[in-house]
Amino acid sequence: MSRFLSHATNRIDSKGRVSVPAAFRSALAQHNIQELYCFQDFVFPAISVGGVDLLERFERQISAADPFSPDANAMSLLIHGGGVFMKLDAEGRLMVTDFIRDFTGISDEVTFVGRSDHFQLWQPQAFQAAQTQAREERKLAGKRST
Amino acid sequence: MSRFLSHATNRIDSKGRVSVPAAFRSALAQHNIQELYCFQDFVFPAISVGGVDLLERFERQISAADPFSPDANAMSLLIHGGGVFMKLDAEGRLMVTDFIRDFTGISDEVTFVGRSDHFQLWQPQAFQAAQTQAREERKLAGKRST
DNA sequence: TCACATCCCATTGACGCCCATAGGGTCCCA
DNA sequence: TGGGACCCTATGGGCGTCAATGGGATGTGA
Repeated sequence: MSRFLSHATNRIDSKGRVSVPAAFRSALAQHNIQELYCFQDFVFPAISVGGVDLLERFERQISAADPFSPDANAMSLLIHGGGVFMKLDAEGRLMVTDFIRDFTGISDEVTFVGRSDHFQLWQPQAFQAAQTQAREERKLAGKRST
Repeated sequence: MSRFLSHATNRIDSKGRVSVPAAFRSALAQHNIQELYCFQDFVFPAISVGGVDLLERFERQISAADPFSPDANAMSLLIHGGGVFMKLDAEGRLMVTDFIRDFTGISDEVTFVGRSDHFQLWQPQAFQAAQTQAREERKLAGKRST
């Protein structure tokens, strides 16, 4: 198994660090992920975190198209310009940089959200709101299809 | 590894210098890049910076096309006529010349943006805007295809 | 000779590496 | 089955190093 599942909220300490939940850390270890590729999600105000393979998947997508096209240029702007490598400290914490704060609105608490093959960093209220909205939309979709 | 990744904004000092982020400097070192080749991006109001191999790649691209075509001609005009060589000082800073300022609109701060095999210099707000727009376009494209 | 670029050195604030502690849960054994 | 030892997670903080920045001094070309 070892998917990224469920969510948890941890607080940021005075130095701007936050502990990654143990469950996520062990999932990272099982996937042999040492260096974290983090990028600004395309849809939500959240940072997605995964291994280098995540980045490589995007890069394949780019090189499949014409690498000199404006489209590829824009895509690279997002995944390269909007992405960082990070690594955890010895205690399994990561620095919440301005790169993360500015994009997510995170200030003193982080909600970690499992997304199967990666996980995300959310501002707690933003996650609640997005989840509620997703539930509503599914309800509507259910009514339509059933 | 050792790609140019992420973005960071640094201040230009009174002498017109700006520090290249340490991550980018170490990437340059790993690629054995001493002399920086800089040219104006084809799509965005940004200066692209890389090694000579970057220039050579464009030259291959040109010679792959018909060398006498308008396209190859225009491309040569940009990469040869619009390119300069620069080098960093001992502290890893570069001079922000008028060549850079005029094309990007940079005045007192520079946003460095990683683009995998090279990086770019942006005026901070222009980068924010371009990234936001690229994300919007991706969102729309996603909705269409799903 | 003056403007500007380059070389060198100083400062400070941020970040990485290390160790410490509390609280909660678990396991073991009497 | 209750108590206690133990472990592990989350969190706090000290300290050294290095990056980012500022500025003086020296070199060089117009």
